[in-house]
Amino acid sequence: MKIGALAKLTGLSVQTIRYYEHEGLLSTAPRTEGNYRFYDEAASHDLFFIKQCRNLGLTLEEIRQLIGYSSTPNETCNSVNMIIDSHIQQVDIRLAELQELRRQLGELRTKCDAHQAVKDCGIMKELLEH
Amino acid sequence: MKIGALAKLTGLSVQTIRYYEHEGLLSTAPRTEGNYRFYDEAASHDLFFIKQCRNLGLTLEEIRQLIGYSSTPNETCNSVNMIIDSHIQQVDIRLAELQELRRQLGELRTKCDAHQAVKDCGIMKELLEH
DNA sequence: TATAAAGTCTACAGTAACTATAGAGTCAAT
DNA sequence: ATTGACTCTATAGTTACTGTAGACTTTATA
Repeated sequence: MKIGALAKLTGLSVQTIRYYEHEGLLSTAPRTEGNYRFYDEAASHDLFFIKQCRNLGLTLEEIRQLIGYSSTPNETCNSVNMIIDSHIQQVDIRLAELQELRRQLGELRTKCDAHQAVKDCGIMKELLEH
Repeated sequence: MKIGALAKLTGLSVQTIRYYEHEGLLSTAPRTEGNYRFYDEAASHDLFFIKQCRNLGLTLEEIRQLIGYSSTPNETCNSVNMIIDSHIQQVDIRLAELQELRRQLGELRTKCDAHQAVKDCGIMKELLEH
């Protein structure tokens, strides 16, 4: 199939597929006479894998590594587990940051009810302090 | 004071201060004979305001708007409140996304204990499915 | 068969908010 | 006079794409 069909099949955009090839996540597709990329089913499996990983928030670099490991199927999967563990850690850190942020924003929000002049706005006053 | 001193005072980097000026968040500083930017205390207040907002996760565009409102101190502060409200909404959305992500990652993590070969790794298997 | 429309190609610019670098100029101290 | 620290501008790089321009190929229609 051509790139447009593959895009429709996987739910990715044509540009994104080309981008993944350019970044080495997807192996370079063979070309037709007219220089169009031509794909088989394996390509769609690869793309679904990448998409799955992206949905979990993995970076392209982490995905590149996972793909690397999958090419040595008899090695131990320690590295795979480590990637997931460190990714979970990052998510936890980000979650904690966001929760603290949310708390501060909620507190800030109580400082004004939007019926003031800007110069009397409790939110602006709070932001101008330090 | 010169830009290095201002940087130390505010805890921002020299480049960041120049960047904020370039982006119109900080008014253009007067220059010395030798073409060095020269700042007074007001500049540091402005930077602390920006820093405070950045710490709350506001974008530079949102901060630009807040600065705009502060120049019309007698208008109502509705817009200020709206910026904060919509920012809070975005944070809540992101939080929900991250929590769902965390749940999925936790579940994925249970599929392997890192003592397998890559080809038997429950995590890899899970990622390869769709 | 001619032409129009749709699909594809490469290469490059833009996004957010900086950070890093190169190469040149300024200033203070030795 | 020279060293070192500081500053200047301009430009590239970061992440993971998205959008665009201009040219080429293929498919569908008249």
